[in-house]
This record gives sequence, C-alpha cells and structure tokens, in this order.
Amino acid sequence: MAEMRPKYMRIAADLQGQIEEGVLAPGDQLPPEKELASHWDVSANTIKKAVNELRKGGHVETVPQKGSFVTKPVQPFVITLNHMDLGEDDVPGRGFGGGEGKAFVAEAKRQKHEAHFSEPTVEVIDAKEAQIKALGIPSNQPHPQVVRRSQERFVGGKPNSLQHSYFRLELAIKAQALIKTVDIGEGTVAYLQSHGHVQTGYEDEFDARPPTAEELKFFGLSKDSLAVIEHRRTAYDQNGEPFRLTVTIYKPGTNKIRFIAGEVPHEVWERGS
Amino acid sequence: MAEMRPKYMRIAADLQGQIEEGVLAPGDQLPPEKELASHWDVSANTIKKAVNELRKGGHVETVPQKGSFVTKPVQPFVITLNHMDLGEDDVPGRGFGGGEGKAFVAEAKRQKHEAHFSEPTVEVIDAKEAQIKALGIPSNQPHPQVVRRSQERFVGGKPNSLQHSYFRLELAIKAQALIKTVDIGEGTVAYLQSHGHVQTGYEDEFDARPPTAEELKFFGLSKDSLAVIEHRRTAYDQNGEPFRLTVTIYKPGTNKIRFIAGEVPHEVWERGS
DNA sequence: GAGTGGTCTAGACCACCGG
DNA sequence: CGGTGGTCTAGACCACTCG
Repeated sequence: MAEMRPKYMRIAADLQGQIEEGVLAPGDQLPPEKELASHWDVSANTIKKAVNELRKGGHVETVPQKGSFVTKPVQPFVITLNHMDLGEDDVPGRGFGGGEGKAFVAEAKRQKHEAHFSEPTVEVIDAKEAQIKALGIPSNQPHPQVVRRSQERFVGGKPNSLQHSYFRLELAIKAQALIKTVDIGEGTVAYLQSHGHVQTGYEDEFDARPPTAEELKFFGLSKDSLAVIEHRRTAYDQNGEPFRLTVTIYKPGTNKIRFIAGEVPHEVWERGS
Repeated sequence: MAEMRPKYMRIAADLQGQIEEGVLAPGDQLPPEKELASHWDVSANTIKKAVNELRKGGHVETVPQKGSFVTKPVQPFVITLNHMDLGEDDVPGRGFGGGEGKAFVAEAKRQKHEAHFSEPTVEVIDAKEAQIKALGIPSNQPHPQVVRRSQERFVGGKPNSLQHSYFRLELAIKAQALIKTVDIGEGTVAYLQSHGHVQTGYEDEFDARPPTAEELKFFGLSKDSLAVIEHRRTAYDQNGEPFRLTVTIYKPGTNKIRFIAGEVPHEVWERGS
C-alpha cells in the first residue's frame, strides 16, 4: 500500500478532513503542535509543514504564540469594481468602485455588514517607480515626491483591506483636503471634481503576491499565509491625465472581487445583499 | 547591533540583493543549497527557508532535482479583460476578453509575443457546486453533469495559463462543436451566437490561491511557489441566462491582468504592444 | 554515479502570550 | 509562570536528473 505521498501532505489532508466533517469546528483551536506530533508520531517540523499547507489553503489561521484556529466561514463582502461612477448611471446598489471612507461603509451596510475605517494617515513620500509611471510624473523631475493617503478598513469588526491613494504633490497643494488626516466625506472623486479633475475613466490591474510584514500585522496573520490580492486603479481626468493611483490590498476569501460588463440579471447585481 | 531578524530572512535579503545588483544574473542557477549553507555557516534547512522566501516573491524558480534559477524578467503579456465584445465597439487591439484559441494567439501577436495553445481536452464531468451555481443548473437535477473544455496556453514557448470552460450538457448537445477536441476557430462567443445564445453580459470574479498539483506541473514549478490568480467569467445570453463559465489560471508576474472603464488615453490601450 | 532538492528526525533555545 | 508557535541544528535517507 505504502502511500507514497509525503507524511506532511497526508497529515494536512487528515486535518482538512476533520475540519470538513466538523470534528474541528470553525473557530476551534487546533491541538498544540507537540500534541499533533505525538499523535501521528512524527517530528515537530513535519507537523509544522502540515499546518502550513492548511494555512496556505486558508483553512486555518495561525496566531504566533497563541495557536492555530479553524477559519470561520464568512459571508464574503462583495466588491464590485466597475461601479457606474463615470456618469449618469449612478444607481444605488451598483457597486461602490472601491471608494474611500463613507462609500465603503454604505456599501457594506447594503450588504448587511457592519463596517468602519480608520482616519486616513497622510504622508509625503519619495515616489517609487511604479507611482511615478502611473501618475505620469515627468522623468526630468529630480526627487519626485507624492502624497499618500492610507486607510485601514474593517468589516464585521475584522480587518478587511488596506487602501493607499497616491497623488502628485501639485495636486495636493491645489486640493488641500488631500493632505488633511480626515476622511473626505463626499469622496475623493467628487472632491477632486470640484477642483477641476473629472474622473472620466480608469485602468484597473490585478496581482497576487505574498503579504508584506505590515500587511501580515494588519490582517493578524503569521508567515506562510495566503497571498493577498493587490488591486491598482489609475484614474484619468477629462484631459486624459492620470491624477490618482489607488492601491487596495485584500485578503482572499473574505472578499469577492468582481467586475460586471453589459447586461446581467438583477440577481447578479444584488448578490451579497 | 545583533540584527534580530531571523537568519533565513537575512540570507533571503542578501540573495535578493545579489540578484538586484546583477551578481546573480537572470537565468543563472543559484549555488547548490549545501554550498549556500556552508557559505553562511548555517544548516541546510535554514537555506531552504531562505530560498523559499525568494520563491514566494517570484525572484527565483526552483526545479526539483535540478536547481534554483534566477527568474528572467519578462515583458508581461497584457490581458485586457473587458474587451468591447458586447456589440459594435469591437475595435482591434482593444483586448481579447480572455477568448479561446485563435483570439489568444492574435492578441499575443499584436503584443509581439509568440503564442500557441494545445488542442482542447473535453470531458463530461460531475458538476461541482461552484459550476452548478454559476451555470444556474436547477437543484432538483439528481446527478448534474457539465462539459469541460480545457486548453493549455503558451506565450514565448513557455506555459502561460490554463483555461477551463464549462457548459451545461444540454447546450453541448445542441452545439456539438463544444464536445469536439478541436479548437473553435471562430471563437465560442461567435459559435454559440449562431446557436441562439448571444453574449450580452458577463460577471468576472478574481481570486488568489495556492496552485494545485496539476497547475504546478503545468507551470513547471516546485511547491511553495507564488499563488496563482484565478479569473472566473460567467457569461449571460440575451435571456439573462448564464450559459458559459470560463475559469482561467494565471501565474502572476508573466501576465498583467487589467480592466478598463470609461475614457483613457490611447497609450493606455496600446501598452504592451 | 554524481549532484540536486525534498523529506524527516530528535533534539534545542527563544519570544511572546496569557493567567 | 507554563504554554504556544518560530527558529535552528546536524545529521540522515530518498527520488529524480543528467551526463
């Protein structure tokens, strides 16, 4: 018989089976690694590799020095990225375009989730290559700097996503609310429109990557967890100039990120409500 | 002084520095793990953890029993998902909507990439929950089955993405090309339109998850590599019925997945050309 | 057959958490 | 304080690839 799969894979599969059958219920703490090791009569490192597999699959979350816990299934928060926010089709309930602050809370409420967000932190930082390119900053500028507004967003009391918006320095001088550490209630789109930049289009990009240390801390996870999803939106104004770069980091599983095109049934829009 | 970061993190950072400075050039093989271990005077496991970090960051790719190699930077293949494929706006060069076969090769060519794809493999399989839901199969149906068409896609001779399309069994009986193991030259959208299903809209969803064993094999990677990006498109016809589910698996880094809304400058559309 | 990474052991010490 | 997971060692054997 032999079972040529590595031990740690077998143990991971065993544990996953126990989770699926409810022997280990959502929220339960796994037995300590030492106990698991003696149960299967393997060394501690082998158990670590097994638990690692479960972590990568999103079945458990490990908090260092406390324990590993079976992930609670959550009603995912549906994030519809192509809100009809470019003109007349601004129908309530048709997505919120990943907007700042209040738009986020309103959309969560519609989906019967409680949500809140931190006050933004604002910094002027040296621009990185990606930000220079996205914002179309001329390359002859010696030490390009940008304004970064960051917010932490929570759904159901738990960390949901991190959002960073980048603006050219000149823009923040014209539109000073950008450098205040206060949420822009009307939304940045409306606010910047009143300062001469109408958002007429945007380009969205998606990537998956391992979380940074900061992100791990925010999401409360240990190393070797899931990858995060990075969504970058470059917004263009009526002159075809990029004027905002918004980067949002999501933990997979708790969010459902989608885009809708053309005609789809009403129920599809309403999903998640 | 002390440097309290774990050794494996320091070593990973060292190696990454060597890659960035060109000491280790793209395509180069890393020294064998044993050699690295003696160089830093640490045990083999510590080196493994260090190399692991690089793998997760996409800086090296490891082929078991051969070695670890510095990732070659690639001109990413730009995949614009909201091709104007819903009507009159079908402008060449404006994305290919993740289409099957020939559309994929044509888009690659426009971006000056060589591309090819495998003949599709076609199977009738027991439908999984996600497929039943997406295709709107009635829940009173006892043993729901679906047709799955799968293609492997290559760019520049290297594995690029895996695409699986799912259809209801009844549809494949009406539209028999779906169950032939031959690429549908005109594209499934056009083909199914001539069989009474006009694609009038779609819903796209994104996720990140660890690769399955099959995907690891296809991409030629070892375990503990990057997460993959999963893109699911549910297509709706003129009656608001879902009639196709297409799931595409991308390796991050080699592809740039994007969505465009509203008016953006021409250069944006042309990026990647 | 030599070289590679993958798995595994049986220990050890540490840092952080909670009561 | 005891309990937890995180790091680390110094070995071992295996499976696979390639010349």
